[in-house]
Amino acid sequence: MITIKDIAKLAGVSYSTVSKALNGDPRIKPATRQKVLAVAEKHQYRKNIMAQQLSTGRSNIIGFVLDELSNPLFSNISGNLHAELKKRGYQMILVVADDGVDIFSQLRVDGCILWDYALEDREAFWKKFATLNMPCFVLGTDEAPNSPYIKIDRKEGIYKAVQHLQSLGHSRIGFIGNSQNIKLEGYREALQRTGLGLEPHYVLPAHSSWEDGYFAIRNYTFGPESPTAFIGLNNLVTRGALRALLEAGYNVPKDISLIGYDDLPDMQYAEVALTTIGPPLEELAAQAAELIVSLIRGEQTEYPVVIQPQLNHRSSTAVSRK
Amino acid sequence: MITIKDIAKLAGVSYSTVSKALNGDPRIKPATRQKVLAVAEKHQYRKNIMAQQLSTGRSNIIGFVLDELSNPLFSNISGNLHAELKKRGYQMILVVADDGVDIFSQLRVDGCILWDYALEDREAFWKKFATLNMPCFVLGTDEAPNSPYIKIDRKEGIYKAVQHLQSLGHSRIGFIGNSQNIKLEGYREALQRTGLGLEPHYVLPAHSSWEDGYFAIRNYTFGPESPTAFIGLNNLVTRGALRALLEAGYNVPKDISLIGYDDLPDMQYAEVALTTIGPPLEELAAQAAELIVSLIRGEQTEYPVVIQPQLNHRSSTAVSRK
DNA sequence: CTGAAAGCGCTTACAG
DNA sequence: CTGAAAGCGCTTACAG
Repeated sequence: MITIKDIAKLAGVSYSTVSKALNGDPRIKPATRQKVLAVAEKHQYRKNIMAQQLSTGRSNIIGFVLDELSNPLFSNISGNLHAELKKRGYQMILVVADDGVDIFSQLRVDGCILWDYALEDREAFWKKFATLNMPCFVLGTDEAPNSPYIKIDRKEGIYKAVQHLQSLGHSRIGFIGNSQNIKLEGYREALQRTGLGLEPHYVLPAHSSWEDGYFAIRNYTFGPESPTAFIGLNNLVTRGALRALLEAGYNVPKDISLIGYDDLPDMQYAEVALTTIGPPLEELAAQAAELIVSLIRGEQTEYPVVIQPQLNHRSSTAVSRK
Repeated sequence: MITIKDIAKLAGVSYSTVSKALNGDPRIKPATRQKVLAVAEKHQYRKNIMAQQLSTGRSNIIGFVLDELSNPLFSNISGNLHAELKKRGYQMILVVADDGVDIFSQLRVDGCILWDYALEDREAFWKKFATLNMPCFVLGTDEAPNSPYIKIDRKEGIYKAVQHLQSLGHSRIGFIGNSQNIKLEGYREALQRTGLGLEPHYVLPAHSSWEDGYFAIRNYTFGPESPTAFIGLNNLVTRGALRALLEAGYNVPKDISLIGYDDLPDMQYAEVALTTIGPPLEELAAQAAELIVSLIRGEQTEYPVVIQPQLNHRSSTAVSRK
């Protein structure tokens, strides 16, 4: 690999001059800089970021950590975040899963953003997180022990969904998915706030995948007291549930209304374009980029930053039959 | 951040001893090592990989570059690759898009794998690639100028798909998607090899997204001479096409058979479980991990490594009506 | 306007 | 068995 010293020799200057020229130090005479730049260009010199970061502590790289890529939500957020960071002069590298905290405690990037992934052991996570001696925050968590974070107000989101269904005349509203406590709590609170009743069988068990949603409906026994509308835990669960409903012969939305959580492009391409509730994803990414950059700059930041989910009305919700 | 020197001071030894102890150098007395390890553990010492790589040239990190995350194919490959690399003692970091070559010419990871993404300018890519002074290769390309690569034999894959359809009695076989020359060529060659006819209108234009596939069918005028079977360019295009076919009132596979390219989990959850052709994704990842590790070790490697796509028979293909 | 020198946090021959 | 020293490729006060 060609280094700054090679360039120095070739350009006939000292290597500290090369460094300055390369970094646009105004003290270097334009002619000298031109020469250095020309030589560097000609030999395809590339700065060694590792060395730069060792020397200055800056790499202009931000790490993003998530636990899985299989949900389109994450690809979407990654893509948006990447674009937003680029605008601000940073490159983004992505790391999957629990390595995340580990790798970035060793690979000293300028800052890192962690998606609030499902954890068996939150305690352990926050402990590790605390040792991450760099600007960082958790994206999408509901709270964080004395550190900045971005909160998605999922409860309020679910409430909006319930409200929407109520306004359409639904009084028996079910929820598909029991793997995220916050959403479940949001659902329960929303029913209370709207004065709607909650029966135990309104909550169908489902974890997070398409199949989970599909089988949640398949395994559910419909009766006269069953919900006339459902809210799905996430995009995948919702689409699985939709498929099962259609296969069972229900018309969505005439027989049953359905709202999905997280507004991803594929929600509108479902068999029935899905009404969704979810955080505006571009805004989420922009806020995340903004926050991490502020933290890196050492600016005072107010936290949590709260993102409000929005209702996107499409074709899977309609006036209740009865 | 706590460094090796801090540990040295706390443990009462020199910092070179700390380094050796941490790296399991057998020359260090067990008692000394224990002490050092204990202090390091207590203070949550984390090695600075940047410094290590500068000194030794090794980071145990491998970069993976792709151009988009929006196709589930890439999440799948990333996930598998991550797992395979982990088995071999490496961490993986992911980078999106054209930055890829750039970032890794500056961030000196031990090696990098580049997905063969769609490029306007292949020339420029290979030129940049050549300056990437580290073990690296392109995954899924059809050829590479004097460098190792992994080829997916897409033409042979398409041939298998055509053969399968022919064996079901289809003689008019269409192709949805015109954005990947190799697949299109594979399609044409397959029709020749099987002695089937090709009409210009058998190829429906579509780029790569769900919508592309959907509108390809929507905009197509069916007639008595239309194909009785289609092969879709990729998973998204195929699913979009399937939706459009169903909406148009066709029964898949009774009226029209459909084969999709790339065997991803969601293909079987389509409205009709899709017969697919595609590379075995776990094998692909395993081979990729194996190759990059060999290259890093400087072992002699045979290339290209060729992956053969496989046909996965499900419910979207059936005997032709006529 | 340019250069010599110290330093970032490690590793590793080389002495002892 | 341990330590002092040089070096990896940069940057940056400090001299000149």
